[in-house]
Amino acid sequence: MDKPATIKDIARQLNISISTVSRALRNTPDVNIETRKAVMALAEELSYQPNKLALSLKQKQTHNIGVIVPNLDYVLATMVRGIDEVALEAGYTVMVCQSNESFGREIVNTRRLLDSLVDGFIISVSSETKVFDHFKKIQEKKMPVVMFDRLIPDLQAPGVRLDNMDGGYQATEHLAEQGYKRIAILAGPKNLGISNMRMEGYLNALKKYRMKPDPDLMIHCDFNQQYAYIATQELLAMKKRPDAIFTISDRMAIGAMLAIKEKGLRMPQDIGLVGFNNEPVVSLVTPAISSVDQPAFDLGKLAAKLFIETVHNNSDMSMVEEVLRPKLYVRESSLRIAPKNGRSR
Amino acid sequence: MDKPATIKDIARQLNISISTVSRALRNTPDVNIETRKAVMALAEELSYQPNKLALSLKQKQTHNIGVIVPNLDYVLATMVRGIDEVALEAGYTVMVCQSNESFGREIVNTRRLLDSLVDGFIISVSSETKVFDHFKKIQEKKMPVVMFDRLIPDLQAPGVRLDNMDGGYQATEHLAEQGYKRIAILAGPKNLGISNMRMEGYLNALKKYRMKPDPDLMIHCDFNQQYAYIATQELLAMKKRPDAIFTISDRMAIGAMLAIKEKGLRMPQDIGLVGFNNEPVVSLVTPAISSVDQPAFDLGKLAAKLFIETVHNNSDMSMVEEVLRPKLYVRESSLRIAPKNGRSR
DNA sequence: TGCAATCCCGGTAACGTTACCGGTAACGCT
DNA sequence: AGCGTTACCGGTAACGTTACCGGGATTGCA
Repeated sequence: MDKPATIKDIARQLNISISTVSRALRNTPDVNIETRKAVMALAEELSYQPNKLALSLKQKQTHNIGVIVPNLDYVLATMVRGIDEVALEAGYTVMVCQSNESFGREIVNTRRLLDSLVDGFIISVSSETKVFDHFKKIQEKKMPVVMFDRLIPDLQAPGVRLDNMDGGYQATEHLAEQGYKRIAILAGPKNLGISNMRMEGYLNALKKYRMKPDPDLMIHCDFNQQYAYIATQELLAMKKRPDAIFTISDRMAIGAMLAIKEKGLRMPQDIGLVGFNNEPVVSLVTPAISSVDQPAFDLGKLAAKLFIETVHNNSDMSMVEEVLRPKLYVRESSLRIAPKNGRSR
Repeated sequence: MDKPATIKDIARQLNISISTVSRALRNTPDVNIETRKAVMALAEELSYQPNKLALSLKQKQTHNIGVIVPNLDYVLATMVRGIDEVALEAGYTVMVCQSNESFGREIVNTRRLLDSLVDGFIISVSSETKVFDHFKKIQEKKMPVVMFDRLIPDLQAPGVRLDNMDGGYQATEHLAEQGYKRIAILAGPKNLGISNMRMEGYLNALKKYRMKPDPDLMIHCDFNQQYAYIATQELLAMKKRPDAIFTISDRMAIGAMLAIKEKGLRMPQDIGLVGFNNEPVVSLVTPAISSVDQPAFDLGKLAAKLFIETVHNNSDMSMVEEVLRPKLYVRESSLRIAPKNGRSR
């Protein structure tokens, strides 16, 4: 009653061999129906639970997935929920590790999980990470890796991402259509792919609307509210200040909003603002901030599905790159002209 | 080069026994300095990583902690970060599972992790859970369990929690001191301990300020924004409507705020509002909402420390209950009288 | 020189499980 | 009677690791 029961215990009590017990429990054909019943009954009675460790050791797979994320903010937590959903269904358990946007922490976490704890990884890279040796090490061990949200071009692995370029395009196009003439962008660190893609969309939209990109209006700053606040202050202090700002994240949009309010400028009249992620907060502030929504939950699910597929088919899916479409939600912060059809939520 | 190296490989290449290799790798005294060096060198060269599975199987512990949370909102994600911090330091890896506030999901997750995947649990229970058999099963296996945030009185296990009564008291006292006379409370489901404690603090404060509790002003509703919105609408439709509302969470405070604004009432003049959790959002909305802050990160760290202690000392800490103090942050939504000393942030 | 202590090492069992091989009995068929 | 087939079961090795026991060789001391 103290130690958990094993197949040995069952075998001993039933006076049969452990091999037979093992077979009986696994529904292999070569076992008498009576003995099987007896085994099953006793297993139930002893509340036998197969030892996952022994199993994993034997067949060299753990049925665990290592998920590494830079943090657990709204968007990523939602994605993780999506991953969890699919993984559980497929018989996998996920191990979530936060790198806290720290390169060192990311390496430690990876090493940890690599120690025969997981069968593979689903990864969203930290913004600090510029070298990917620790991820390549995973692939050397022939472990499947799926990237999500923030992809790594250098890494030969499948990935799921948002069409960030389209998102940047939608946001900027909307601002242009609303009559804004000097549209600034608050982007993230230069090594961050998602940031660069969104900026590319921004540039494309400018081109389409025949606006000349102005380097002074394209700011790179850290991915948080505080830096966006400062950057916005500087933008607004220019002699030819921008009349609209597109920020690469909602956190940054909030920072920008605070700076704008402090300066006494009104949205959307004096200045337009569009964020990215569509976190719940943006519809609660005044004025409500327009934002590009990403299907985070679905993105997580897709990543997990891709992982499962890679494991099952054991095929090379390294060239697969699923792209999901974002959708702009227009709110007061950028709406100067009455919309053709109603939206927001 | 394909399969990961084992101590067998090292032993074979060095023409010594696996026992010696094992000893050398583990710094046990009984091994020649030369052989040790050789072993270490070869281990390095083959990039040998000890197989955690085999180790766990052998010594019957995994050095994993199962963390079960109802969701990953701001507060819980912060707590998990705290747990992670301490656990990593102590050589443990955490497995986070979300129950999505679902009883069934909680059971599934627990069973999963129970299958010899973890050494014990750090748990915050789902709001749906009313029966705790699945947690008692853990204890039957002699596994350590630490509860955090939402405790279970029925369970003989150590826990870390907020002084929710004090939090409720602080919030209500503040409203009373601001001159509000009819203070309502939006509480959570009746089976949720943290909600009841906060309400008790509310009642204590009322008593202290000689205000009679009015059942019509004490609403139980589900833990989210939508229900709080509806409940607030009903409150405001009363003939003798409340002039202040204390909500048990910030989500609910947001819901209440929307209903208040819609009704055309002003905060803090017409009605006062205080939330709970001090999520970033409350300082961003207009007016900024007063809220009771909880030291979520510290609370998580403390929970993990308690866990580690339980494992190491192997002593019965089931009666330990650490209580952390909350702190009210006063903002515009409830500030009618100039404060004696500056605060907010 | 003899004996014990010390240093270092190897063999084996065990953790719980499954894969593989082999074996026994019963049966049916020619 | 002899043979092959089927149905069922047991023994053993193996996954990678450590704990334990039992050595042999070398050293120290009397």
